[in-house]
Amino acid sequence: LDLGKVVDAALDLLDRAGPSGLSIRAVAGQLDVNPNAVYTYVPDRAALEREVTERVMAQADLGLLTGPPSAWRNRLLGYASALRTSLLRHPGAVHLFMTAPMDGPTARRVGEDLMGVLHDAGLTPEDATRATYLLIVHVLGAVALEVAETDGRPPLASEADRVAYRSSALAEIDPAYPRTAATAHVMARWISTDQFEWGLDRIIDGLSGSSGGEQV
Amino acid sequence: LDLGKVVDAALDLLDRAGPSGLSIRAVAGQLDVNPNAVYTYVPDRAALEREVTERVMAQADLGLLTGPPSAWRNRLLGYASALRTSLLRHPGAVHLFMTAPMDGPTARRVGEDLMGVLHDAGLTPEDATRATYLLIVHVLGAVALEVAETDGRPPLASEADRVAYRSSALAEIDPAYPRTAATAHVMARWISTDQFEWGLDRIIDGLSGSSGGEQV
DNA sequence: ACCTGAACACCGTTCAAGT
DNA sequence: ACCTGAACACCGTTCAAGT
Repeated sequence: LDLGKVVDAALDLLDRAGPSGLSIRAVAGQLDVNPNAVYTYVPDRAALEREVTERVMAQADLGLLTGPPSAWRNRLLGYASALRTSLLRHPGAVHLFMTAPMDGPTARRVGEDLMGVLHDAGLTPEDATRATYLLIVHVLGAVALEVAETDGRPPLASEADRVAYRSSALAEIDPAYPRTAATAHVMARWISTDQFEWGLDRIIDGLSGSSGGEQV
Repeated sequence: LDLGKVVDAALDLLDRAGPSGLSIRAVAGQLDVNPNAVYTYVPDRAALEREVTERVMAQADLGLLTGPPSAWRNRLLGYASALRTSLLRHPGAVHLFMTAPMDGPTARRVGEDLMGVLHDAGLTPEDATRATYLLIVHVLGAVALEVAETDGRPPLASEADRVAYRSSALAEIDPAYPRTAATAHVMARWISTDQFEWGLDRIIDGLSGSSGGEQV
């Protein structure tokens, strides 16, 4: 019994029962041990949650961030999409990212490597640092809002099914919201991969336009 | 005793004790009533949380979104900043926005009016709809991550104090992260108003550049 | 319709005691 | 160092009963 197995159990519970599946007592039960035995490996529940976020974040391939400077845009898009995919594989764990500050080694490495890509894009160190956080906010924010509309248990319903569900919910809209009614089919896709990538593209456009980075 | 008073009590508890202060039983206690009496006004805890998000979102002045078409950029910045400020006044309630899908009347009105501003900016209806969500993701994501580093009880420590705290936490960094070490003073400001507005500016740049909107 | 009273199946965390 | 056993002060939710 060690910290690794405690985190294994925690993530397993989240994957089987969704966000509410994680509790100190459930982890203890899974490990056939008394509830307070968990406190040998983790000071409190918040620390366990931080360990889970580290584990999930580490599942996105950091190698996608390295490559030729000219391909900086694809490196950014590739990693951001990979991180989103990793998060969507553990939807029950996603809300933990918005609750626990990310200060672990994986978060540090992601930040460091993102800054490297943005340096290759021609940004100043200060702009690269700010842009790094802007991108993190977009990925985590978009995935959190996407998952909030599910039960948080993997595998999630297909994107097409979730879009269709949103469509039906948006079907009859008060005429007091004419623009909403007219573009309900676009709003239905707010949780889609193409909305995610469209947003990422707009952000990257904004970054390269403002700092003399090359336009690709 | 009505739904309004139940939501009052819920928000009051969040403001006095932070995110963990909200429970059905605590609300009942505050109203001097048995726990199950709350279920007369709300089907379950999740519904109560949605009511709280509606209440908080309604505190940002929607009038900031209306104005002359030429001032579309300032209308966007003004409202986004006002919404952030409203959220920061109730930090204990912020995580509820990442957990409960926003489908209430206030969220609808915000979406509708945001689309109007983006129409004035020259975006197509489809782009305006997508841009609306991109902006919402940024505001909610940035505020959620900002609040995650506090105890969630208002009033929050001053921004300067919170930046200083982050600075000290980032003071000595492993040389394996050279870019992080070199720009720690910028990372310390990730939770600041100027980072928030910088990100918003980059997003708006990306929006106006991609769709023939006028550059301001 | 709206409340009380009581119960069920849970929580996180702490303390004292064992090995 | 790492576990057990027992307890404390909580949870959300449901059911039956009162008015």
